[in-house]
Amino acid sequence: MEIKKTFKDLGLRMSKQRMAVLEFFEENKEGHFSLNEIYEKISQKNKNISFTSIYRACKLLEKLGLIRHISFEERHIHYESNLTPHLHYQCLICGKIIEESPEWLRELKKKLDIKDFLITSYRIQIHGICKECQDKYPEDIRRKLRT
Amino acid sequence: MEIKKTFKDLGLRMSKQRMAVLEFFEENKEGHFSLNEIYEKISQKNKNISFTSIYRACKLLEKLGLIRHISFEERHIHYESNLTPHLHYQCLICGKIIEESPEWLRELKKKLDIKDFLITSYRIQIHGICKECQDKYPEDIRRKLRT
DNA sequence: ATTAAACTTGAAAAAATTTTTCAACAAGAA
DNA sequence: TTCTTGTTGAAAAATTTTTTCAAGTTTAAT
Repeated sequence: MEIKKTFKDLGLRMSKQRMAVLEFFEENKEGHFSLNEIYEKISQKNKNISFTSIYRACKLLEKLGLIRHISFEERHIHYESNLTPHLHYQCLICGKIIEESPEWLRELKKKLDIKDFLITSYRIQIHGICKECQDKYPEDIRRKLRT
Repeated sequence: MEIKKTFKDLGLRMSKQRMAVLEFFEENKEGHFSLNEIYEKISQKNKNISFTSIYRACKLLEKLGLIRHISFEERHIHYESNLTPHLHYQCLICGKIIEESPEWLRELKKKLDIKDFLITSYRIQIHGICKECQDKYPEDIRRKLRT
């Protein structure tokens, strides 16, 4: 298992708390979760893990390039697995998120390469207005804008 | 001025506070700023504007597609002007940000288009490890990882 | 299996950031 | 100018993020 070697090389220890967070992202490759959501979901299975440990494990796993964080309209951080690059389209009005994984995304990584930088993850977020919100009457949009 | 028409159509008013924030981003097309930074910089010029107004103006301008928010290693939100698409490379270890604007970025927008979604902005963030941090001894990296 | 050294955890407090409230004010239309 | 309605500011509230430090674990060596 490659992760264990990385931990060892860096003098880090594989505690059961970190393991739980790693497993969580292995089981949840698709979604993106706030720290609280991760905490709650892990707590349902394994009671012996604190919010603080989740917080720290996520920060660590991000630095190791295993997960990445992302921020949507709600201002708190979400984390997601770093395995499947995809696009996030988010509507600025209603907040809805549409995910896409087009073919050309695979070629993009080569283009992103620059000298002297070791890429561990990348993400593309697109903002705009979804069909439903485009169709809304100005009054509805106006109300949303003020919130 | 097109923005004024948008405001009018939506029943929004062009207050001097909103104007100040708009001007701020016109004068600062390049950087990305936390709400506090925006507040402090605007306050230096124009004393009659509260943090709350900056907060609300930024949320509004983002929904109108004029600015966009972005979150780096520090977890609070930064805003940046929506005029010049560019890439952000951030080192996961030291936090340093490298910005690039390669030629091919212009063609990307067409590829991003999907049905029924009106794009107002997009951004690409790349994470990894910079040259300097790659060269560091494990001890230094280890220390950073624990922070 | 023990032990020592170093790393990690958990609970709580602290810090920082974001959001709401509501009375007073201001912009824009008539 | 006046009226209607949108906006502001200050403070409080809510939420989220981060630190602290004593106690507990992990790992490697004995």
